[in-house]
Amino acid sequence: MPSPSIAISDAESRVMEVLWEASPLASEDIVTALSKPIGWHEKTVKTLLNRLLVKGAISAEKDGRRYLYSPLLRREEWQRRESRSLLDRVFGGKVAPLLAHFSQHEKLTAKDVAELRKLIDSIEKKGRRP
Amino acid sequence: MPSPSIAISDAESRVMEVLWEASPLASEDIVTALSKPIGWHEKTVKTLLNRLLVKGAISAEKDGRRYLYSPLLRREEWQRRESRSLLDRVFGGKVAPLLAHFSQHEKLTAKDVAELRKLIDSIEKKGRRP
DNA sequence: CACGACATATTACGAGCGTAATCTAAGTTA
DNA sequence: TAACTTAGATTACGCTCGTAATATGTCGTG
Repeated sequence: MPSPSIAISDAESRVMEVLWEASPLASEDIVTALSKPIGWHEKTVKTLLNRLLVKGAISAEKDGRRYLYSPLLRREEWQRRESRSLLDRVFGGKVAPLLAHFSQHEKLTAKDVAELRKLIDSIEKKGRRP
Repeated sequence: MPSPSIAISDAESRVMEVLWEASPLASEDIVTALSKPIGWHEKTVKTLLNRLLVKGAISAEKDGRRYLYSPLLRREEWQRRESRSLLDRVFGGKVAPLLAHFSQHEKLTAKDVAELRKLIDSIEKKGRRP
C-alpha cells in the first residue's frame, strides 16, 4: 500500500483522475487527456507526473523508450482522506452537521434522495442485529 | 458582505474558529485560546490576524492601545465554500456519491440517522407542490 | 557511428503558507 | 521626561504549488 499519508495537490489530483479512469497510460495519453480541457502545457503535466512518482502516488514501468504510469494510491483512499479532512477541519469532526449542510445547500435530485433513503434504511437494518 | 471569494488558509481558519465562537476579541484572548491547544507562538497568531485583516476576512476596531477583532466572513459561508470545493474536486460535483461515502465510512449515531431521515422527509415534502 | 527526435529529469521562479523574529509607535511608569 | 513595556507592522525564510523552460539520455536512422 502507498505510504500512510501521501499529500496530493490540487493539480496533481487532476492527473490522478485520468489514471483512475484508465491505466497504465503513457504520459502522452495523459497529456492529451488534460491539455485540451484544462489548458495545461505538456511540460506541466510531465512535472506533475514526476512529482507524483516521487511521492509514491503512482508507479512507472518501462515500456521501450517511455514509461507507462499507474496509480498506486487508490481513488477511494484519497476520497476518504479528503472527506475526513473536510469533516475535521470544517465541521469539527461531526458528521451530522456536514450531512445536514449538504442536504440543505445542494440540489438533490429525486434520485439522490431515493438513494439516500435506501442507504439510511440499509444502515438502520445493519445496526440491528437479529 | 466580504468580497466574493476570500481564501482562508488552514492555519487562518483556526483563528477564525475562535472568533466565530465569540467576538469581538482582543488579540491576547485569541492568543490564549490558541497557544495552548495548538502550541502556536503569540507572534504566529498575530501574523495570522494581520493576514486575515488584509484579506478582509475579519475587522478590527480600535479599543485604546489595542484592537478588537471580529469576523466578517460568516462561518456558514466558509463551510459552504469548503464543502463545495470538496464536492467539485473530489466527487465530480455529484452529491449522492459524497453522501454515500460519508454514510458508509463514518460512524453515524442512531441520532445522526434519525436526523438525516427527517431531513430527507422534509426535502421530499418540499419537492412535491400540493 | 553521428545525429536528430523525443521522453524523462533537472532547474526555475514567483505566490502563498506555516512559523516566527525584529522593528516601530504609543502609552505607562519611575 | 526618559526609559520601559507592549501591541501591532514589517520582514524573514524554507517549503509546496502551479506553471513551465532547459538539459540530458536513449533509440532509430542515415
